[in-house]
Amino acid sequence: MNSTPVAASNFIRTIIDGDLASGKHASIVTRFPPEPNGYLHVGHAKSICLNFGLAQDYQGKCNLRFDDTNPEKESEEYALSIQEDVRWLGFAWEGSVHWASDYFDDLYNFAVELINKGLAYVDDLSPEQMREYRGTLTQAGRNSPNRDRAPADNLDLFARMKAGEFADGAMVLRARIDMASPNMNMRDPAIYRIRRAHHIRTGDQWCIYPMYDYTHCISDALEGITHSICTLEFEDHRPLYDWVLDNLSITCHPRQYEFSRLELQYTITSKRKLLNLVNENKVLGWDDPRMPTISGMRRRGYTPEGIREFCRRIGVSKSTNNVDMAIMEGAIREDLEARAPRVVAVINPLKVIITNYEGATEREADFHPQHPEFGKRRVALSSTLVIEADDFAEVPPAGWKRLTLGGEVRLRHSYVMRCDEVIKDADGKVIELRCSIDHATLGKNPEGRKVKGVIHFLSCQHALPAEIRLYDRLFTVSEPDADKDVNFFDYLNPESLTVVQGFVEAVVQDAATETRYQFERLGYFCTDRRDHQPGGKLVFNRTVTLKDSWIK
RNA sequence: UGGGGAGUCGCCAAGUGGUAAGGCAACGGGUUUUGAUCCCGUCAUUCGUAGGUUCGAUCCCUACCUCCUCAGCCA
Repeated sequence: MNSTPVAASNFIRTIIDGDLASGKHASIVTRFPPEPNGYLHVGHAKSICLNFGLAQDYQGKCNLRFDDTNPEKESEEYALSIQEDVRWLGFAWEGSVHWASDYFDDLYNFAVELINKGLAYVDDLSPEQMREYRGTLTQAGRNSPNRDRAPADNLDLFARMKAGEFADGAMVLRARIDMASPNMNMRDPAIYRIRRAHHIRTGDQWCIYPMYDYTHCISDALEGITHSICTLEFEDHRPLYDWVLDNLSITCHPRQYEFSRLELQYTITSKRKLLNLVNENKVLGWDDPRMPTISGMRRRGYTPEGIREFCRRIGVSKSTNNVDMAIMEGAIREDLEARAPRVVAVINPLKVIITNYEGATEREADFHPQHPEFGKRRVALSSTLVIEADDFAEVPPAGWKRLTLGGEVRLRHSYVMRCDEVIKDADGKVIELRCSIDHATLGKNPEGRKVKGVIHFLSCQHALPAEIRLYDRLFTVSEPDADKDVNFFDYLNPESLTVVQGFVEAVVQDAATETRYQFERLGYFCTDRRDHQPGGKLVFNRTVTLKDSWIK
């Protein structure tokens, strides 16, 4: 994007402006804190653009920190994919990657500090009992019988938890806050549990793992984060975030701010549900081009610039938002429009014989109408062509500008052509057209008449076969997971993928993987990262169609 | 019916006491050998509702309505 639009004002920037102006902070430090338990999706892209974008705009820093406190769900594969996605999106984190597990020792020591202060205790209530003791939304909870255990005893028990003396789930360490708090998160939340699971970083070194609420704030503080930005569902965790830091000997106390998470129409942005789609083989993997994952969007042909522009356009606020897919498509098109070379492909071929081909000549055509520097190529022509079947109609609807029997049309970058005869098979299906060209129309308009339609074509003997994958929305309804009583699988769009064997211009033969083109009049396409073979099997993914003001 | 949030154009989203930015979409018109792009124009007397304060309110006050969110030893 050549225009560098000023970042839109939002409440977080307003807060930062204030903090900088008042001298509360000399510069800012943010962080992007994913759990390596799945692939990143478009919602994470929003968070990434926000956190890294803020650091960039304010000349601050942004850390990448993995929240790896639940070894049962985390894997190296996820951690690797997340780093790749962040980099691909165009961001660089400050220094090396951080991991919450880097702080396991500190976290343990801080827990000891809490115990010594009488602010944490070991509890062996069963999960069921704990739930009972917790009370309900309208009813205060009750104190656990273990709540007043002496610090010395808690210390001993906690050390033995760490030493592996107790079974998984036998007991937890709890923060001692207030069982009657109207905020459920403050009713003595568990901050450590016993879980013998192999951790991707610390292996089998630990059998106790700290919980998110306890870990996150301390990790932020240890990294000197100034603005800890997360989504709205953590709003009522903020008192706990502050409670932990207020009661520990840490001088740094980052402030947490929450923004509303992104909802994109006709798709889902829940890691768990995306995992379901993958596990149940509803899609071909995390990077299936229909997935709203960063790797899926990448494979489909979305560009980092386009996704970033999308994030800029949707803004950041606290109100619930359900973003129209058109905003994403608009941002992607804008980027691709400027940078994708034009080429011709035919996805639904109809044979055309030019009966008066004798003497016809070829022309060259620019790869981009606004960018002559993209170069040009020869447009192959011969007496046997394929055009898009959709560009011919025996009985044209009102307003039709394309080919019809007896009508004329401009062959893109070539002659004006008239259809003289329609050939059909036994079923009455049009299988071939006999046409003639006006030899006086190469590079100029015909005299005495206007030809309004332009269609694309390929010369049969020059075109290359290609597999073209046409993608449509993954779901049939705009909010597939809105109804809790209906499985979102029920709304899967059976036509979300259509694979077609079509033809492309020969110039595209050696295109590398992830090469983007505009197939004129059809849309933007990208060679598939996995299956496309330069010089061999050509595989294109349709990224997005062109805007189409022709109402069918 | 407890706590915490949110309600400004079809979708996002600024503005927060001085008389409603912008983007996307849509709709007109122009250019065009892509029904694309590009260009020009139109698109909230109104800011969830009802009262109140004020010379003046989307912005302050009161009440109400609607939606989201919290009872994992997940994050």
